[in-house]
Amino acid sequence: MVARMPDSTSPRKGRPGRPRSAEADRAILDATRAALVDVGWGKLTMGEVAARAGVAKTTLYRRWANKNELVVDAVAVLFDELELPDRGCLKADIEGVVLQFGALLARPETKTALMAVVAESTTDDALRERIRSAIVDRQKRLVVLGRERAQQRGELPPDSPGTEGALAAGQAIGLIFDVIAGAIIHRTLVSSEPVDPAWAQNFATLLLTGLVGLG
Amino acid sequence: MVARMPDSTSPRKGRPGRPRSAEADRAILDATRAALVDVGWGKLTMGEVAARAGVAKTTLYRRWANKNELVVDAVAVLFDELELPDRGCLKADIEGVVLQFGALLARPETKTALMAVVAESTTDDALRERIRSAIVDRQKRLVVLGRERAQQRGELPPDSPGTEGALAAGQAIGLIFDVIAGAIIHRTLVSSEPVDPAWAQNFATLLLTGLVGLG
DNA sequence: CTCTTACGCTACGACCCGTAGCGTAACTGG
DNA sequence: CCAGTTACGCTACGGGTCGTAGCGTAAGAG
Repeated sequence: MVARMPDSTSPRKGRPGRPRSAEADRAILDATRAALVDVGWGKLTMGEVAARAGVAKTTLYRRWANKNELVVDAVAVLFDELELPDRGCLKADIEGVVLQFGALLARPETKTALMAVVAESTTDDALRERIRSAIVDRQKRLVVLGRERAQQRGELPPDSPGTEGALAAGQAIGLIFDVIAGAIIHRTLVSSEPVDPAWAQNFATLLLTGLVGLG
Repeated sequence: MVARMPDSTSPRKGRPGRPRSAEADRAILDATRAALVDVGWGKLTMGEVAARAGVAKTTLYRRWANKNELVVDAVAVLFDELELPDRGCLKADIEGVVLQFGALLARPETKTALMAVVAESTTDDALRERIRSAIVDRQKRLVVLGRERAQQRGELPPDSPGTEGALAAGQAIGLIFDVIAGAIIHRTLVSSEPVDPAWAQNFATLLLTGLVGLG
């Protein structure tokens, strides 16, 4: 395998020759998302993306080695829309981010692409790293921020490195992230039911008070 | 589209003609799982499955319309291994089933196939129904059983249809199932970290006592 | 024994993949 | 202004997979 462009985001400034077309980049990623909505992952072809983007097929292969990496980049930017506005208390913060994430996953291009590349990543280490750095790790910031806010409000105990039975902060963040993201993904994609305000409220209650609090 | 065999499980008894070979059925499903381990979902081809199973490619298409449905059936049986032995208390029951589900998802044929068919199901209603009936709904029994046991032990309040703010039993079961299955799937496939006893214990603690209990 | 269905095999057109080669376009440094 | 370098669009290609059709044969039902 010849060394290929690792990613399309590096500007490669100061280099001689004709520069990459930023418009082509954008057109390709837009076309990828649009095609995902129409035909889904399985029938998505590089040729069709190129045609939609008004670009030669070879131009795609100069930037991405295969369909997987292209789709990861096409979808990753959508996740940066997520925010965590301060709604006053931990429960409201949780409900807010759950609804945002739910709305993002409700979009057809997101749901069909995310699970597909995750599936491919189980037999492709490079792809798994790309997903982790481009999507997952970037969104853990929401958990970190929400946790810090709750600790400042006194809703959660502060980090206690020496306490018996306490969890290291990093482990706790990873656990919480898996629970929140996993539950939303599972409800949306597997159970195929909506993440609406009522569900978000029930989920936040469960997360805060545990199973007993569900009533 | 000509009417095709809806599934391969119906024995179609009392029908004239040569019956379907049960050995072929088994050989195909085994070959599918084996091939998934070796080449993953993306490079899995009907031709290779047929060759591994010692069967003509046309025989596959007489039973399954496409790769998706074949893989759903090949993987579905694995989920029936899950059990819920009575370990005395709710926390231990949760940890037990979490570890079982984690071990199941750690198997390469499971992880690579489950997410792939879920991804395809976002643009294929029939496939989504097949997944729901063959996999998801069958496993909700574990949540129902564990909940009933905990209620009999007095660890959880009984179903209270009229109580203010209480959740209907069906909604609670769906919520709990999404949280448990989603968290395990997310940790295994997205975070790609193991579901080991320590994690299972932390997760069970979170589920029982809520975020505050994490310390 | 006949009817019906399943099986293995071969062949096929259609489609997509990923790459090579070409002429042209765009930008850099002397 | 002029090489040098890189990107682009286009065409063409071998290789692989898809899903189907057609055939002769195998195996139960009545």
